[in-house]
Amino acid sequence: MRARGPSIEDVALEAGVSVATVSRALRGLPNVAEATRARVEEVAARLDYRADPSAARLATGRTQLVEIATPTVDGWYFSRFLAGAIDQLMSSGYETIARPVESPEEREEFLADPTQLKKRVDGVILVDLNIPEDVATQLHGAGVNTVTAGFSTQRFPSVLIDDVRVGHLATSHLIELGHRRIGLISGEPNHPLAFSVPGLRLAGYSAAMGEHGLMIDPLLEQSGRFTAQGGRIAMERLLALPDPPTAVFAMSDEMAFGAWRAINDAGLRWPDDVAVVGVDDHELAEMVDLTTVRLSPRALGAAAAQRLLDLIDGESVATTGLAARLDVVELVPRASTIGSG
Amino acid sequence: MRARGPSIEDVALEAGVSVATVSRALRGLPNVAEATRARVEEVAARLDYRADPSAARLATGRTQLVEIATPTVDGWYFSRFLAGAIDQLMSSGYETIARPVESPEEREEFLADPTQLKKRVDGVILVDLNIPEDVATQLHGAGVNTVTAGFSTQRFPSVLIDDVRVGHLATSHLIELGHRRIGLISGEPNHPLAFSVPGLRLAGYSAAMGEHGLMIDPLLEQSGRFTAQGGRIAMERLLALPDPPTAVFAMSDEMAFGAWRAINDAGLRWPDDVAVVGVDDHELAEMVDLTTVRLSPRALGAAAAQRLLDLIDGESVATTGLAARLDVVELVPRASTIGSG
DNA sequence: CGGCGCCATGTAAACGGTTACATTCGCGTC
DNA sequence: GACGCGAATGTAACCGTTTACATGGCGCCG
Repeated sequence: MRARGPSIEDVALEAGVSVATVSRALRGLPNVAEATRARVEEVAARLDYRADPSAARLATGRTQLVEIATPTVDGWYFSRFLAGAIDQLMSSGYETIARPVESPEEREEFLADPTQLKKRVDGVILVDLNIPEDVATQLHGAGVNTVTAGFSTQRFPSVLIDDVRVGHLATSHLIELGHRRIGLISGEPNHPLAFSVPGLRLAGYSAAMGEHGLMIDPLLEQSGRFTAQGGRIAMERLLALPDPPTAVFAMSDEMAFGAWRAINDAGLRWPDDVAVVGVDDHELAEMVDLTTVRLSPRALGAAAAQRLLDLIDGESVATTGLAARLDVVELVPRASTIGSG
Repeated sequence: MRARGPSIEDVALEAGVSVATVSRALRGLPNVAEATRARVEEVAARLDYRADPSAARLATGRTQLVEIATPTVDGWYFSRFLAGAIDQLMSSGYETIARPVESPEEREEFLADPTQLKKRVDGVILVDLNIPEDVATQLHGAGVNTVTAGFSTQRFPSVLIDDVRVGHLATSHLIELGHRRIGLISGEPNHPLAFSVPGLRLAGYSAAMGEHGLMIDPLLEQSGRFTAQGGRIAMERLLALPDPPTAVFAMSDEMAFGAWRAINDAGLRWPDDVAVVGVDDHELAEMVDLTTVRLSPRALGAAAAQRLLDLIDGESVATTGLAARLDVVELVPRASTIGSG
């Protein structure tokens, strides 16, 4: 291997001061004469000196590292959440460790050791992991700075999308257009990670239906597993019903794409034969003129990151409030429901 | 804050041995009596002791951290690359820092300080960043373990998709179907990061055309900026040509979706009016029956990670070879070129 | 039976910073 | 002119590991 770079001592020697002064000067601490600071900075620059982060970490106990755990790293939603969070964290000088947690086992493994976690990173963002309250208590007890996204606990700040509103928005849009028999393409009913999104959107759907005195036919709910292929199959089932729906609320755009395909295969067209509304505002939604409820996972990620930064800076939860419900959902009407006219 | 956890000294005291023995026992080093090891492990478990990674890093100079720099973190391709790489790295006990590098400025900033980089992480994977050779030399000089993906340098191992073959595969497929006038929806001609993918795929296209004695009409190349919207506009332009192509090679599926939209808007259909082949095998390609050249960014990411691990373990580049061209590209014929029969 | 070597363990010096506390110096005040 | 105080700097302990080197004990070989 190669020789290590210059140490703080080299700088101190060269600048004719003590290491303490170098440390103070370079970090912008007060009580350093301007002349001294300038000289130290000059020397540091000349020697191309940088503080070794590992040493700084050991001394201060802060890592400048944050870990973000998401069910996957390459999903449409999660990758955008990550992007937003990383942006925010980087601008505050933190690096981000991406940590996929795909199964309950991985989740246990990840959370099994809060003490270690606390030593590894300055904070953690848990996205759609729905941890039980007692695990949250453990984390809290170990002093791990934590923010949750997509679900909430009683101990940590959280950022949430108002998923009930998502369901309500989509459904009442369809109702207002005159639809009475509205199908539902939902998520895995018993997903291993049991994330709460499907349930909440379903609640919004039910509420909207109830408000208009419409009955909910359990036959009209089909799981699409949040994939295009799943959405396609779900739609095929709905269309095969003796009394098929005239409109469908798909809980994600990807599933709505599958629905689109099934509708086409059946020789039908939207919105006339079946109207469809999705969720996300996927880049490709516009290509098929899919009405959708736009989410902003990037904004959510950025908000989660900001709350974590506040937490790390010692902002008490009391001042920031526990759960922040972001008002970023918005209906984007397109031809899949309102026709092209 | 809370009290720190137990230190190695606490364990040593409790187990009645020295810290050195504890360290050796817990890390599975040789020359520790089995009885001693067992006792130390028991005590460590009882006290819930874990070595502080920061301290270990300082002492060993290894961080168990890898950084992956990609143009974005939420693109279809890059997020999957990341997922594959993270998987691989995790199974070897490394954590992964995700680092978006969206502009040349950010690239400079990221690479400006190889010394610091070397201290921060054990290795780096650069994806589609096309760094100049002299920067590579600097990195190499600083001793930063580096693997490049999607481009190559003279100093570091790289993993590559055979993008010439991608272009060739797509184009000759179209030629074999009888097409003679083949359009091209390519990437940004002068992308700020100047990544090499478009050029290589273009080369494959040109080669295939040449092999069959077909002329290349520069009017038939339009940039689609690798977005659906861009692909749509590009296709509109192609269709507006006095002598429009009978087939189009789009360099990504997302652009092909846009092309699909433009074709529909023009009242045409694929494959009869215009055949289209894309690249990626996006999840949604199947939904529109898009013929495509399947890539496996996950596999590429995993391969890159493995090469980096080899590098970190001191495997010499000589034994592994410099550039690995992964043979993962594969034509997936669907109805957008071959009809439904 | 003495010496040699090897195995298990201990001692203590790194690793490269941060920071509590001590020290020095200059200056204004009474 | 002595005193006190604050600003600038230095000294050295500390953060929690790893690891080179020293030590001691025991078995084996000649």
